[in-house]
Amino acid sequence: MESKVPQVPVSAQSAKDRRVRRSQQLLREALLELILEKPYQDITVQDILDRADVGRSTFYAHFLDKDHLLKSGFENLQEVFETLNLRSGGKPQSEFETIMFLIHHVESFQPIYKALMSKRGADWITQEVQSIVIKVLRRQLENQPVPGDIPLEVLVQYRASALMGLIKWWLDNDMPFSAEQMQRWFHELSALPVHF
Amino acid sequence: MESKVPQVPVSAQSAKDRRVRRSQQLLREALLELILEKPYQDITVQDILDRADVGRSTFYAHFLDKDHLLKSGFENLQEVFETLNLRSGGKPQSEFETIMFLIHHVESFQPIYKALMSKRGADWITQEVQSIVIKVLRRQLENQPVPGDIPLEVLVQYRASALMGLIKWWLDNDMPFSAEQMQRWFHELSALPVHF
Amino acid sequence: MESKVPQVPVSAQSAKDRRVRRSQQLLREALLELILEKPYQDITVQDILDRADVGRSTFYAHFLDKDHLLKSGFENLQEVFETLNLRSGGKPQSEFETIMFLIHHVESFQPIYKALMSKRGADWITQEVQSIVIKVLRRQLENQPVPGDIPLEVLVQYRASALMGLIKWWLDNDMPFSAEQMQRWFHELSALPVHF
Amino acid sequence: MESKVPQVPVSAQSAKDRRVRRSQQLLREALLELILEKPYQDITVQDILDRADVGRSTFYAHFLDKDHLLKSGFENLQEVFETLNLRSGGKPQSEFETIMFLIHHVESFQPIYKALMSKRGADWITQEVQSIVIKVLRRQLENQPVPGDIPLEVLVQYRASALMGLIKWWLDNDMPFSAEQMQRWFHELSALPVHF
DNA sequence: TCCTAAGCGAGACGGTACGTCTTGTCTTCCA
DNA sequence: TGGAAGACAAGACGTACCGTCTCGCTTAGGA
Repeated sequence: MESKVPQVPVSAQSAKDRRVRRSQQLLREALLELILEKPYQDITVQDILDRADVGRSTFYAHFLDKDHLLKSGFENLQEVFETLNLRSGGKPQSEFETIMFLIHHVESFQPIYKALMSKRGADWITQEVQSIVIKVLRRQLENQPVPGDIPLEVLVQYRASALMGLIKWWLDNDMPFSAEQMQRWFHELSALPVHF
Repeated sequence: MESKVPQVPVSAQSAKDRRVRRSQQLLREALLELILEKPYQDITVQDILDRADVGRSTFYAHFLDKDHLLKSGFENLQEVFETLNLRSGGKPQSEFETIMFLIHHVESFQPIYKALMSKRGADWITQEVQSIVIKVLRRQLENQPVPGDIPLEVLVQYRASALMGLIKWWLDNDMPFSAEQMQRWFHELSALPVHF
Repeated sequence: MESKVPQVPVSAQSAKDRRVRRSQQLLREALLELILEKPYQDITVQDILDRADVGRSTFYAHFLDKDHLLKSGFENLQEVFETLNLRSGGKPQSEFETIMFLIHHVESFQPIYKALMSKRGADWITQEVQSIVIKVLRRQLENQPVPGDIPLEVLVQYRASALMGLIKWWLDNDMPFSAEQMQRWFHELSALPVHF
Repeated sequence: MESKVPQVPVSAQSAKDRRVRRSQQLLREALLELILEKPYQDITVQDILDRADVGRSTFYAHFLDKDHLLKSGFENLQEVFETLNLRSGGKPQSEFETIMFLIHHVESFQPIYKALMSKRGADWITQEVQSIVIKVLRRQLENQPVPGDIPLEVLVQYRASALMGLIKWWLDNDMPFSAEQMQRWFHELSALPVHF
């Protein structure tokens, strides 16, 4: 993210920058490795330094703290989602397509989402992801009519929470069903009124 | 809480027990007060001790840590919910009634839920509450047919997440709508299929 | 010591007094037992309470602290020494006799002195004993001429330190020599001038 | 002490070492200052940290505890004494010279010995010093004949105790006599047989 | 080819919170 | 009613991390 819009071609980047990137990458990888081994909360900065074989000052030169390091690995996530609405030649997608995309996206990156959104991960990561999902869904839903007097935001929160809850359960239970199955059920559930 | 169903009248409880209870209560109240003032994460054990005017050893004599203290205040929450299914003369409620009850219950205890489930509170508290809601809903839903091939658990997670998400949004935004309104919308949303 | 000089005959003492004495005795015994097991410094008040099977307040009702409890067991020590000068029909003893008595006295109560003056014991106990020895010796020596211009106090400190040092070494090394032997050597050493 | 025999000149010591030394020195000085103000026992680690303006972790990085810090300031004491026997061109000194040296040495460092060996200091420090004196005297005395059947160790303990006792009294009474006077008296006392 | 500036490791440091421990006080129970 | 039981406040302890810092080493890019 720091050099998202490089003024010079990658090939012309200084060796300095390359070293910086290498350090950052080592740290990110070390953290991901460690998350697979023990709960995020229990990982200390020192653990990361030892694993990455990097000095303390280097860490703090690049990242504010552990959370920032983790977040830095997901800075392109939103970007990925942003491209959603522009796919298929700029033609806007339907709500269904958007949700379908999200479910399949999670399946594609299963290991990373599992690590980060399970109990081993950090709570705030789930919320971070959820807030991105909310943003994406809001943009989607504000372009289609909401029946009755339901405020847009209420609809957005409802859908996003339901979707995230289902996905989280899916991940926590080692994804016993296919993405297609989940998406089909989600669709069915969305039309299953509360029983009187 | 520990002796919900005392075998002896309160008046016969030993003074020792009364002192213990008083200490615990002071600590619980101090913590709740502090949560209203600053994020749960930033509250130190010392803050609580100072506020409750209680010694450090007393704290650790009764509670494992800050989390345990907070949790102790909610031990009767589940119990409250458990009584749900036995209301109305033991006759089981409908899913709708259960959800309605939950929404109204939150409204009744608005300040406490707001403090604990907002950003100021702890993430794990929201999950704690959600897991209770899940339990209650599961018990409710396993007594009614699930259409199609949707597994019960999928339905439970879907409903609980949607409900919790909506409630959380409601609290985070200072409850701009009445409980009746929220419940009505929830019902409508439950039958609003994903748009193609 | 609290009831050293009872106003009433022992037989008439109230049951209350008997209880008090019993508690005090239990505590004293518990402490002595513990000293044999671990260094005095490492013994906590709680250790003593557990061993004596006595409540905390009982301890503090009778003794100021751990040191006071230990000291209370030795309050008659000085008294014993005091009788020294009055032995043999009130005729004052010689310095030699006094020292001889001290050495034999320590031998008689070997286990207790060993426990209290060794490394396991408390430093201040050794000093306490030393200060009693100093008092006794001072009373002895002020009745006999000091050669040259040596101040009495200097002589007293010299003799007492030498004697106590020797006794402490004797105890620390499990008393490998008889009291007679030690006393003879002490006498010889007292006349062994520093080598030029 | 840590690098008593440096392979490299002091000027070449790493800055890291210099920083470490500075911290340790600050702590030692703070402790000595505090000992002059209140009893050693009453000094808390926090007191030392505040005075030295040093962090808690730094303290525990260098020293096990308060005692260890104090002891560290005396690690070169023995060394000083060790050089005794090698003075005057390697020619061994007489017992008299050794004792004379010790008395004058104490006088030279009067403030520090007063602080450490008085009631304000710790008991174990006196013993530490005494054990060093014993070692020095033992080395001295094993090179000269002991009259009669007196074991060397008995002589050593006798002399060392007498000397230390006298010195302690001297310090406790604000050194009312000169070192020369004390040394002369010690010599005279060593030949003053116990009175029959 | 040398010089210089920056990235880096190493890790000492000040600081803060923790959970443990012990002390001496204080309140209540009970015989 | 006074001795016993034990809950309590106070606060020091040693540990664990944090984020800052100072220091030399290495190294690449310009002189």
